[in-house]
Amino acid sequence: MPEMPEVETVRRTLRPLVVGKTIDHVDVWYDKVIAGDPETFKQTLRGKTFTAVDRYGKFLLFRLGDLTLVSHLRMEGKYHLTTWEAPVGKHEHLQFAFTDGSALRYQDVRKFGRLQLVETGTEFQQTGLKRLGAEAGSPDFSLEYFEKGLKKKSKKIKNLLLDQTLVAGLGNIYADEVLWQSKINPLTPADELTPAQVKRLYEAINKTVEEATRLGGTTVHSFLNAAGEAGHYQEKLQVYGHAGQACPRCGEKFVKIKVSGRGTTYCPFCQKEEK
DNA sequence: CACGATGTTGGTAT
DNA sequence: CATACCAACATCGT
Repeated sequence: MPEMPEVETVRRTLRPLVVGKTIDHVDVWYDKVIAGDPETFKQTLRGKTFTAVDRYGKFLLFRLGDLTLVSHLRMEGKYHLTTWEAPVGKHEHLQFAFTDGSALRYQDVRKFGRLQLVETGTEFQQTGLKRLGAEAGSPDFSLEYFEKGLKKKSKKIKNLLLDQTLVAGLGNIYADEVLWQSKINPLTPADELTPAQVKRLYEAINKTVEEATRLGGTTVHSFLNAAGEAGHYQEKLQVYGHAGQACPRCGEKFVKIKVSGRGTTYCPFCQKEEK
């Protein structure tokens, strides 16, 4: 489940593998991974060279000069470098075959991930990128911005953290972690958080994203970076995946509930409703 | 064997 | 507009 620290880790490991490489051709083995017409996608990319790999929130942005390839890994999308002729695995859906004989492949067990080709400069209008809020840990994500945004929303804080509109980058794992760290009940309406809670949550978000990125992300199911390596933040998780175990802070047992359909683990003692 | 849970975004409904 | 809900999928556990 690549959240922002995982996607950033992918970006860092991917960049040296693809920047400077020229596409000879693209093979698509599962059309639906392409948003738009797969034939156009293949034709347009022929002869193009990867110039950079950027990221915003959980979106990867492969730059090819005037073109930008927007890629979202969703649940289980992965990239790795191989060769044109390597046997095509069951879950490999596409490859960029480079002129030097190597190939970048996209693999996705769940087939939820998507790739979309857009003109560079339009990516923040045309794709899911346009609704994204400030990135966790970025200069745009100031305490003031966060406070003001929370005041305008009545939805449950857990849902708001997940919907990417106020703060981009958190998924289900980090959302549960930061709410536990800041002692906030996941069901609390965003506009009812106290100033002290807001400050704790803000600091927890920045600290967690920074540390998780530094440790190469979290591998709980299957996350691997573009070099095939697992992350290490799973060793730091205090809440996610710990339902039924004792809260390290107070000893109460963590419980797991559904919040708008999403599994949510929290401590019923430390994270009581209201302040 | 059938069914529910998993998790992210986007489309649709209210 | 804001919020809620479900679909898109494959795999695993009950």
